[in-house]
Amino acid sequence: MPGEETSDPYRVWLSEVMLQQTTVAAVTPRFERFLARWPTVEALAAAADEDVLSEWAGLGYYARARNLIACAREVAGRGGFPDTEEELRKLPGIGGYTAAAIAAIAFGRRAVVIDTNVERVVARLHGIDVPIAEAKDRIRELADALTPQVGAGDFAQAMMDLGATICRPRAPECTKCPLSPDCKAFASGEPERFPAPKRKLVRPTKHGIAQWIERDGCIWLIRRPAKGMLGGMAALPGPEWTADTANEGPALARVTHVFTHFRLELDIVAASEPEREGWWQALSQISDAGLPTLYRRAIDAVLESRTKLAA
DNA sequence: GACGCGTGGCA
DNA sequence: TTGCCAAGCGT
Repeated sequence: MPGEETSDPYRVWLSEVMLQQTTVAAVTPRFERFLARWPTVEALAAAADEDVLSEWAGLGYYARARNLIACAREVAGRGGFPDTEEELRKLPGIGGYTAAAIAAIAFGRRAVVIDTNVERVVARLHGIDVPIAEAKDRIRELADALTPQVGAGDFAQAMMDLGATICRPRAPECTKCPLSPDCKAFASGEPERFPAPKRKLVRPTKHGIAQWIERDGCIWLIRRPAKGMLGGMAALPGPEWTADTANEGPALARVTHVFTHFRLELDIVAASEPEREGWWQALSQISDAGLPTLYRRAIDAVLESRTKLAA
C-alpha cells in the first residue's frame, strides 16, 4: 500500500492492480479484505472465479479482476512472481506502469515508474504544455533521467505522493513544493496550464431494462457474459442496453448510472418467470451477491420505493 | 493512438 | 448538477 514498507511481491502486485485508476481511499479497506481472504498468491490461484469477482464487486474495471485470477494462476504455476520488469510485463493485467512498480518496489530493481502523477510532475517541471499523449516519449526520457540508480521504488512513491498532494491537477500548492525553484510551470505563473488538458469526452445516454423476478423473498440473478461491460459479474436479467428509449411501460424504479463512456438510464420492471440460467438470491442476503454498483443501486431503489409505499 | 472499461469524491 | 479526476490495461 502507499507508504507501506513491504517487499512481498504478492502484496505489491495486489495493491498496484487495485490502485489502477482507483483512489487509495476506495482501495484500502478492500485490499485488507482481499488479503485476509487470500493471504498468498497460491490461495488466490486456487479460488473460484465467482468468489474473486464477488470480492471485487464495487471496485470497477472488472477486467482487472479477471486478469488478476489469470495472473495469480500463472504465477502460482511457475512458483512465484518473476523479478524483472520485462517478465512481469508479460503477465495478464500487468502493463508498463505496474511492471515497473513491482520491479522497483518489491524487487529493488531500477525501473522508471510512470503514472499520471509522474507525467504531470515531469510535464510541469519541464514546461511541457502539449497534451500528455503527444509527449509520452519525451516524458519517459525526462523521468528516466530523474530516476536514481538505487531506491527507484522509494523515488517513484515520492513522485506519486508529490503529484497526489502538492502537484495536483488543479490548484497545485507550489509554495510547498521542493521542485518549484527548478519548475518551468511555476516560473510561468500559471502552473495549472501544464500539461494541456485531454480532449473532453462526449457521454451519450443509453437506456436499459432490468427484470425484477421475485419469489419467496428471493430475486433471480444471472451472470453476465465474461467479456464486455461488467463482464462475468452478477446482475439482474434483461436485454442489452441501447441508444434508444427502451421502456415506456410502468417501472418499479429507475436509476441513472454514469459509466466511463456513457450514461445509463435503467428501468427495473416486474417479470414473472426466469428465462435464462441464473439463481435465486435471498433479498436479505443481497449484499453477499457480489453485485456491481449499478445493480446494487437498482435493487436498493426498488426496495426503497417499496418501503415508502408501505409507510 | 484511440477507444472501451466503473466508481466515488469533489469543486 | 455536471464535469473532472484517480498509483492503467488490453485491443
